[in-house]
Amino acid sequence: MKSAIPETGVPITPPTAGNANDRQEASLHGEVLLRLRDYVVEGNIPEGARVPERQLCEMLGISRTPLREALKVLAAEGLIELLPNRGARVRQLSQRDLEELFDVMAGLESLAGRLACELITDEEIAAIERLHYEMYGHYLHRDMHGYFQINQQIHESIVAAARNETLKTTYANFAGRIRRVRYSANFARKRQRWGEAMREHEAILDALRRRAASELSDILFQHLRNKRSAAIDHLAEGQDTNLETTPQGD
Amino acid sequence: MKSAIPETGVPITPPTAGNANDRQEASLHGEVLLRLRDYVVEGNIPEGARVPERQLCEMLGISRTPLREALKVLAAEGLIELLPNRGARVRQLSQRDLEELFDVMAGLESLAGRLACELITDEEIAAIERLHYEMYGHYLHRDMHGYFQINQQIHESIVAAARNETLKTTYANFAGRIRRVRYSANFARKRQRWGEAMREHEAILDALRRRAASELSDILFQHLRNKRSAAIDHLAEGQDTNLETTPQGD
DNA sequence: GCCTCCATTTTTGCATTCATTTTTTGTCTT
DNA sequence: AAGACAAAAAATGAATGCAAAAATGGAGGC
Repeated sequence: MKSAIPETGVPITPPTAGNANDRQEASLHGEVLLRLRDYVVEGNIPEGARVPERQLCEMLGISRTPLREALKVLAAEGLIELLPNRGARVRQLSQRDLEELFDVMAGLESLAGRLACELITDEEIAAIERLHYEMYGHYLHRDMHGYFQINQQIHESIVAAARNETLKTTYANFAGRIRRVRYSANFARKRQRWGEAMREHEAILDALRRRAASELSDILFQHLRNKRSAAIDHLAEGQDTNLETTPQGD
Repeated sequence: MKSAIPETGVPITPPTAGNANDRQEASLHGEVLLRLRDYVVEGNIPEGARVPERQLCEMLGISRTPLREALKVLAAEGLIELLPNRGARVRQLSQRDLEELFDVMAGLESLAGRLACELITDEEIAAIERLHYEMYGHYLHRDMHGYFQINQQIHESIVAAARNETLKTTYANFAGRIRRVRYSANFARKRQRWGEAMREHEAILDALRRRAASELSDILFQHLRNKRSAAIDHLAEGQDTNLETTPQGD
C-alpha cells in the first residue's frame, strides 16, 4: 500500500474563519472543497495518482460524505476524474488537453479585452499602464519572478475591466486547471521570447488606450497563443532547458 | 406545505440504458445528475423555487446521499444555488446575469470560429453551406421553428470544427444555463432582425470560406451580441413572459 | 386584530452503517 | 517458478441515523 499523498496529517481547521475565496464558505463540505481544490491545484498529489477517500478523510478530519461531495464538484470542474467504483484520480492532462485549455484561456482573455474596451475608464487604463511600466522595470532587471507577478496582475486587470463576473469565474476556473503547468511555462520564459512578450504588451496597452476592441481581441489571442507554444514546447522537450533554440516566453 | 415541483412522481428508470449525454453514466448519482440537470434545464422547477431534498428523493426514488452529490455538482455548474442550511434553489438569472452569459457565449463562439479557420476542411464547410441554404429555405417560408433548428446546427458545427473538446463542453454548459431564455429570445426575433441575422450568416459563411480567422471572430461576436440584444429586450419588455412554460429551442 | 415569543415540526448537514465491487493475497496446479 | 483460481481485505456506492439549524404554528400579550 503506497501512499499517494504526503503524510502532512494536517486536520482541517474547525469552522473558524470564513475564508470566502469562492463560494460556500460556511459549510463543512464547502471548506473541504476549498482546501481540496487548493491542495490539488498546488500539485500536492501526483498526476494520475489514486487518491483513497479514507486517506483524505483522516487528513482533513472529516467523514466521507462531505468529502465525496467535494470530489464530485472537483470532477465537474475538471481537476480530477472519477472512475466508477475505482476512485478519484488527479486528472492527467495530455499535451492535447493543455493545448485546448490554453486556447480556451486565450479565447476568454480575448473576449475580456473586447469587452473591456466598452466600459474601461481612464483610471483603470492608467493603473494598467503603471503595472506595465513596473513590469518593464522587472524586464530590464531580468527579474523573472517580479515580471511574472505583474504580468499576471495585468491580465487579471483586463479580465476585471470586462465587468463580467461570469467571465471572471470561468477564467479563474481554467486558470486553476493549468496553474501547475503555467508555472513551468513561466520558468521556461527565455530571453528572446521575453522581448517579444514585452512588445506584445505594448501593443495591448496601445489598443486598450484606443479602445480598439477587435484589434485588442486579436492581439490578446495571439499573445496567449504564443504563451501556449512556449508551455507546450517546454513540456514536450522535458525537464532540460534549451536556452537558444526554443521560442518560449511569457 | 406548497409543492414547488409538479407531482410527476416519475421514479428514476433503473440502470437500464446508459444515456451517455455527458459523463458518469453508470453510477446512480451520475444518472441522477443527468436527470436532474435535464429536469432543471427544461424548466420543470420554477425559478427561485425552493426544492426540498426529500421531495426530489421520492420523485427520483433514491436516498438523499446521491441526490445531494448531484445538487452540489449542479450548483458548481451554475444551474442552481445552495444556501447554507436553507436548501437548493433554482438559480434566478437577473438581466445582468443573462447579459453576462450571452457575452461569454459570444466569446466562446467567436473563439470557435477563430479556431475553426485553422483546420476546417472543405467538406465541413460544404456541410455548413448545405445547412445554410436549408436554413435560407426555412427563412423564405417563414418557418421559424425549422430555421432555429438549422441555425443551432450551424453554430454547433462551427464549435465542432474548432476541434477543441474543452471548448465544446464549456459551450454546452453555458448553452444549458440559458436554454430556457434562449427560446424566448428566438421568438423575440422579429422580421427585420431575422433578415439581419440571415445576412450575418452569409458573412459568417463567407469569412469561413476564406479562413479569415480574425474577421470571422468579429462577425460571430457581433452576431451573438445582436442575439443578446434581442433576448434582453424581449425579457425587459415582457415581464409576464412565463419562462417556465415556454418550450425549448434553438 | 396584530405582533412577539416559544414549542413543535421539518429540513439540512454530517457521521455511520450496509451492500457491492474491486483489489490484494494466498494457495494450488502445471 | 510462473500462472490461475479463490478467499480475504479493502475501497467504493448508497442508505440510514442523528444532531443542529431553520421553518412552522400557536398561545399569550399589547
